[in-house]
Amino acid sequence: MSKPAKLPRPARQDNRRQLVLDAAAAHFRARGFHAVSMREIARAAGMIAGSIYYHFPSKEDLFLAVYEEGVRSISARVREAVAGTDDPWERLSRACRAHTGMLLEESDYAQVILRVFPDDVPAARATLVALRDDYEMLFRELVDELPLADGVNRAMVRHMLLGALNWAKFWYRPGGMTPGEIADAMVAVLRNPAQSNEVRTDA
Amino acid sequence: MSKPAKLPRPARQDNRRQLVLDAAAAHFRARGFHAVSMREIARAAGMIAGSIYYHFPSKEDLFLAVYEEGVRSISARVREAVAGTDDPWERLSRACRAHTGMLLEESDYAQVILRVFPDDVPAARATLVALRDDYEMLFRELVDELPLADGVNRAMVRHMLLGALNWAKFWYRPGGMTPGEIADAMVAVLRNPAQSNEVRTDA
DNA sequence: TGCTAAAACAAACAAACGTTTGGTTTTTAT
DNA sequence: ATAAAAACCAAACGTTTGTTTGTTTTAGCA
Repeated sequence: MSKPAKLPRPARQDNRRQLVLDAAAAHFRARGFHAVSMREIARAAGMIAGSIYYHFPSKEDLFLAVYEEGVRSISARVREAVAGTDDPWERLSRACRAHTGMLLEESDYAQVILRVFPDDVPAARATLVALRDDYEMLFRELVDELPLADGVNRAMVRHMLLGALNWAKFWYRPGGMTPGEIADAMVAVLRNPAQSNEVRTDA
Repeated sequence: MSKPAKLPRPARQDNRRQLVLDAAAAHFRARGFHAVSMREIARAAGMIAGSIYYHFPSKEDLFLAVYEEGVRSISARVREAVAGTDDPWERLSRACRAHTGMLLEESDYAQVILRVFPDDVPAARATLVALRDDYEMLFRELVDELPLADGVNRAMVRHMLLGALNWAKFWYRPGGMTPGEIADAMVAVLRNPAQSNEVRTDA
């Protein structure tokens, strides 16, 4: 008989892994990957730089963990938002509101996705791109469900919508339009003609 | 009488300031501000790191010079593009094609604007934001000229358009749609209704 | 209570960073 | 031809970087 395999002792309850992750998310979101040092993250978590390496093997791995949580959380939030209805436009609107809310206000983790480019983290590049692509697939499905005019390029509609929403981080200011209002406005422009000579008021 | 002010001797003709600037633009565009070192830029220009400081007092100043040239060049290109016509939609279309072409293909300098955030360069932050705002003012005027339906939020239209175009850098691939086609497609979505039940074929 | 592994600290590492200093070459105006 | 300034090189500066190593503290189970 082989010896009974030793079960690894469970993690302590006072361990600060989550604290490190939160601090990393906050810093990466605010200043990007390269501008943030391990020492800054450690200090924000009340630790010393070397201690982080007990939980994460490298700075890039730490970042990857943050990014993964970012995608996971925004993905979950959007799925939950669209669950309530079957109307295609309403589902898209809800998804956009959730998406924009997370990216502009609610989550440091999600905002990291907009702040850091995959090329900033060479070792994790492919993984980051794959994660983001996975998330965008959600919107691909939502746009595919829409009743659009024949010949409308749905990929283009998706790219336009996500681009417009993501870019809002550059002009969004707290106190002005809320993320939800911004999302609604963008969807409305997509849905309705903007050109005056094509506008018709139902008579 | 004061002595006649000495005229500063003009710059030599073989000086490599422009070479440094080009190398810096190429590197900053590809990898951002913090990931690029002065030594890399110098090597690409066939020099040594310290030599750059003869032409630029600091890394941030070098970057600022690149960014300024980026804004200047894309601004000039767009102005030249719209000069040929008075039709508001045509002017916007031409501006968008020029804008997108510069940002996706033509100019390393212009692409730096999309790659580096003002916060990455603290000492130049305010200047960078001002430069970008100045450039966007061009599009503000173009959108203001459009014959849009009453109640359409023109700032939102502008933000949506620029966001959609700028974001294209994340999915644009050479060999697919050209920058010009992308710009046309985005303007078309703005101009025409996407929703099927509002589409009318003239009978 | 005492043992063990988890989780942290303290300190150092080599490498890379932006920048400075001082000297050398090269062009240009006189 | 000469002097002066422009343009660069060579080498080092002090600091910061991500990471490693060895040691200490501490929580949880027997």
